[in-house]
Amino acid sequence: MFKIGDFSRIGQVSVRMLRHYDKLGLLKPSHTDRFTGYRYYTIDQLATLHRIVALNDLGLTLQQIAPLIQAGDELPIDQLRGMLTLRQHELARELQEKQAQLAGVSTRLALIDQAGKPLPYEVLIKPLPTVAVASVRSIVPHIHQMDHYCLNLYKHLYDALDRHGVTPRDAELTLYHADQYIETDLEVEVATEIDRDLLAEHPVEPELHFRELSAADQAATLIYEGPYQAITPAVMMLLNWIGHQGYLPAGPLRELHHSGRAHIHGVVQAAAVLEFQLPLRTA
Amino acid sequence: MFKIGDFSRIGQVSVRMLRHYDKLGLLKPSHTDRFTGYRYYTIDQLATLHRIVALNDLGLTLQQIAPLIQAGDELPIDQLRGMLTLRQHELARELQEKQAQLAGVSTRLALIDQAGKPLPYEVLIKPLPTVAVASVRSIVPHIHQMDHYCLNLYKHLYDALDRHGVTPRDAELTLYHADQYIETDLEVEVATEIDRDLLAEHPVEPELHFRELSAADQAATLIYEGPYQAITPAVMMLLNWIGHQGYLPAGPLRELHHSGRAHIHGVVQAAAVLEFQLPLRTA
DNA sequence: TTGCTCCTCACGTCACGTGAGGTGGC
DNA sequence: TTGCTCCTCACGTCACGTGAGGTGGC
Repeated sequence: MFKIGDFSRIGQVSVRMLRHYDKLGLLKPSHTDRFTGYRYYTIDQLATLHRIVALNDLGLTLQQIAPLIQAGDELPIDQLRGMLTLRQHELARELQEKQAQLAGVSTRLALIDQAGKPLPYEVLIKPLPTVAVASVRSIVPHIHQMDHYCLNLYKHLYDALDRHGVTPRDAELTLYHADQYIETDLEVEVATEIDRDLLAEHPVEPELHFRELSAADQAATLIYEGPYQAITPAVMMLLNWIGHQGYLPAGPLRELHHSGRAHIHGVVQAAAVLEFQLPLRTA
Repeated sequence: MFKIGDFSRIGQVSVRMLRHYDKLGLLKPSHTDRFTGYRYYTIDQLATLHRIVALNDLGLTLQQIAPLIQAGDELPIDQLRGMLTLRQHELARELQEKQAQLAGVSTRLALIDQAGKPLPYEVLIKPLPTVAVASVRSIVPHIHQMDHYCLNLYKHLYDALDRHGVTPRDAELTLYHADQYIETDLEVEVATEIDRDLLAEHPVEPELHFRELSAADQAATLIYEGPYQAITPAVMMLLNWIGHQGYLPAGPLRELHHSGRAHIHGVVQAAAVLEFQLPLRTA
């Protein structure tokens, strides 16, 4: 018979944990003194303790281990196999997550070293929901004309919606239909969120489309604050970042206008809060 | 100005967490109504929120993020780099740990499938402390003679210690000086723990040694319950296991006698609780 | 008035460590 | 009597989720 301190030393498990295992019913001392409450363990309980610690080291929780231990001498093989298989999948996922984090940290450090100064933007991976939008498109001959074209396109869009008696929601977004950074003949689509119900309808005007932007499991996103004229570095950084991480774009770049409508009364607002979103797939 | 619910939707962060960030001083709403307590956020706070979530996604804790955020517009680059480097090391360690767990789970599953029944033993990796021992050695011609030899060796050992006036501690252990499982010409060493102070002394009898067993960062250990005659499968399983995991032995196999002295009055005890310990190095 | 949103406070999670305050055996 | 070990109870960790119980604006 060992007192808790001795058993703790033999099994290399803290006294605190032995008491905890007792309370959870995982490992009751073979005898507890009724008057002093002292716990007494026998040496064959060492095998059980060892089993608990071994399973715990694999990352099983104590609640998972309990039924395996309490089943008696013979471990219930199917249950054990089930738990282990489950844990195997969990571990695979956890490993992936850690690896993604490590890639994120390394990319961050690399970009800081490259820039020699703190990065103004953070890239965040998140899922994108589907969005119902009304939109119009056009080809912009050169990137310098982008503002002008967008201004007209948004006017077009709002006028057309007005004629259809549709009230757009606040969320306004521009989509860049190009696989990479190009400066000429850019296809842009300007859009505004609308009620889902409208997706069933067909607008009369041929240039106006009601459509659904598809969801994405993963999109690289970045919040930009500043004038519309200076967005290029932010977009470059986003592309740079996904390259570093080994991702590839899986859809058009979206530019969300969080600070409200960008183009009012024929003038582009001076400063804005934008969110760039780029759906991703793994390379 | 956005109420907490709107800001929560825009930033894809739960209302609960926005309140938490407020309390921690990570992200105070730009205005809080004095009477209702309502929190109001402005759209430029989205960039800060985004930053918090991005850093958190890398696995930084909120306490680590706080100083980076509160430093104002410019992130303190050295501090950030420090945190990221720290996190990089942490992640490397965590990855290793998860990989070890995964290897452990996979080995377990493989061995179960191989045996077709629950495994009677658990292998546990743990560190080994140094131990001061008194010991005697011998070559055993064939494994079948092991018991007989050990019996004599222990008798030898205890008699010699007695002559030296040394009281051994309870812990008794046998060391097998062989790199792999062999059946003939085994070198065995039987030992018993002694007081550290005795290491400075030199026993008069040439066969008796006072020495220190070195510590090990990692040893594969296994608890065996049963008769001494049936230990072979347990030892085989231990060797099998370390092979599966890609470890190599880094010292003699130790057999600890937890259930007290194995050899009393010239008779080997019928049943015992043993712990096998095999120091490891990575292949 | 009815939903809806907002508020604060507080418990639960999980495997521990670390006290405080008190008792029994040498 | 003095250390030593043991006991119970309970707080703290960390980033959340999920209530309970109550209030303000349309």
